[in-house]
Amino acid sequence: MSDASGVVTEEPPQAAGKRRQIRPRAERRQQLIDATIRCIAQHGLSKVTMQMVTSEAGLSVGIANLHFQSKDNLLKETLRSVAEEYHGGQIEIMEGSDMPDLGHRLDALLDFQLGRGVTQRQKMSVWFAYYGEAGARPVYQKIVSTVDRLAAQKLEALFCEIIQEGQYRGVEARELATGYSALIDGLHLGLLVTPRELTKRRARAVARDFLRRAFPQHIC
Amino acid sequence: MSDASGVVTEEPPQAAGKRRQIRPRAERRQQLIDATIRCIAQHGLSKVTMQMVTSEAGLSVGIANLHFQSKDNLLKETLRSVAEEYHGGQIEIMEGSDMPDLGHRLDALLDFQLGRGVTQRQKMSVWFAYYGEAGARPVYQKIVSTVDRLAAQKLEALFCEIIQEGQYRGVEARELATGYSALIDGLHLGLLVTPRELTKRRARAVARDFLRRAFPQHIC
DNA sequence: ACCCAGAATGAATGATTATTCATTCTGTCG
DNA sequence: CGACAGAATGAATAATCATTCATTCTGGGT
Repeated sequence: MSDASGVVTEEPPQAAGKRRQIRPRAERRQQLIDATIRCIAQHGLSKVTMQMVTSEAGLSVGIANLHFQSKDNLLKETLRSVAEEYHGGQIEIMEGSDMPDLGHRLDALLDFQLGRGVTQRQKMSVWFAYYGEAGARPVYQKIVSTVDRLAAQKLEALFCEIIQEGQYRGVEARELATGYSALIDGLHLGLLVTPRELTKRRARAVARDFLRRAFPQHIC
Repeated sequence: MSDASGVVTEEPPQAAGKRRQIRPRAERRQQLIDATIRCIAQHGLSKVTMQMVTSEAGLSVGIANLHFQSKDNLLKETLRSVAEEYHGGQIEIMEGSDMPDLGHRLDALLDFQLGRGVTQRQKMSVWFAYYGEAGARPVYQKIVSTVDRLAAQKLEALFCEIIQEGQYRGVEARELATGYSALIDGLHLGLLVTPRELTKRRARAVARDFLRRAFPQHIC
């Protein structure tokens, strides 16, 4: 069968152009990490296989071990990537020398933390997949707590500034920062697990409420 | 070694005494669920095997399939058990007709949510292991959201009562309940992943702070 | 035009695992 | 006491997966 048409181009039906391409190491690594993120979001961390990841990336099975040595390492690097992206984004906003108004900076932070679209949801999935394993895997704990600590410090510093500026009494920056971080994490969880009950809009309102109660002059 | 004393009673300390015992179905199921919880907490959901669970329970491999049909089902039932225990406990306190003082009821709730010892930590581990997979597994979402919804309603009702009693202005029970639940979840995460940075004592202080800001007359 | 370092491939391998089921054992009831 | 229902066992099975590595192919350098 087939070959009915005399001429055969070189594009076999399926995954189309199969021409082998050679790309720099860094690019392949990122490509594999991205595929891993999509796989975890779609199938769950415990169901991810190397086959799955490499075919999602449109590459051959062997390549993951070529660039990451082992599955464990690929997963570890994927977590590191997600963690650094998330916390890096936050930190940039919090430092934000381009945004002198502290209230606006808070707003921007909140938007970053609870905004975005589908991509964000994927990242969230990954984030919590690792949290789930973190209790049993010190490596994950270490990666997360390293970036976490830095973000927490920046947040505390930002809250300190705000407290000074607003002359707020009876609030402690450190405690408030812990609470706010926990609140955001909890809202992410809610968005992930019970999207029916908690919309992104409502999550934002809840977080804003928290900030308003603490810093009434800075949040409208 | 051993057998130094001539007589052998029938309860060798460890898993030694291999006498086969027949027990009712319900008991075996609970025994396996308990073992599963311990395994997940210790090794992580993605590393749990049937061998591991059954040997942790001190039983033979085949028995898990005998009572739960499949590994998937065992995991599902384990989640259901943890979810029901956690939410059941909360609900009992919130309804607590034995505790007329609403402030005290809040305190009791907080103690339940952030109290307890090692056992609690194990349950937390399990809880979040499932959250991590929930994004990819509708079955888990369903189990969690079912119990979650009920607890959320009770919490909202409790907050409503408190708002009435305290004549609080500018607070909405529903939004506050969402925020409080998220906060507690987030604190649990912090306790699990960054135990160095967040102690149970501080977590309690943070949660209490949240409540105090909302209901100043009810929380000292 | 040709070469070759090393990137990419994927069939083969060996290890791990869920599940089955023939067999063994237990406690109960007649 | 004997026999039996069905609970429990664990060796065997079949399936899945991570990892290896001999081979193929690419693209830049000469």
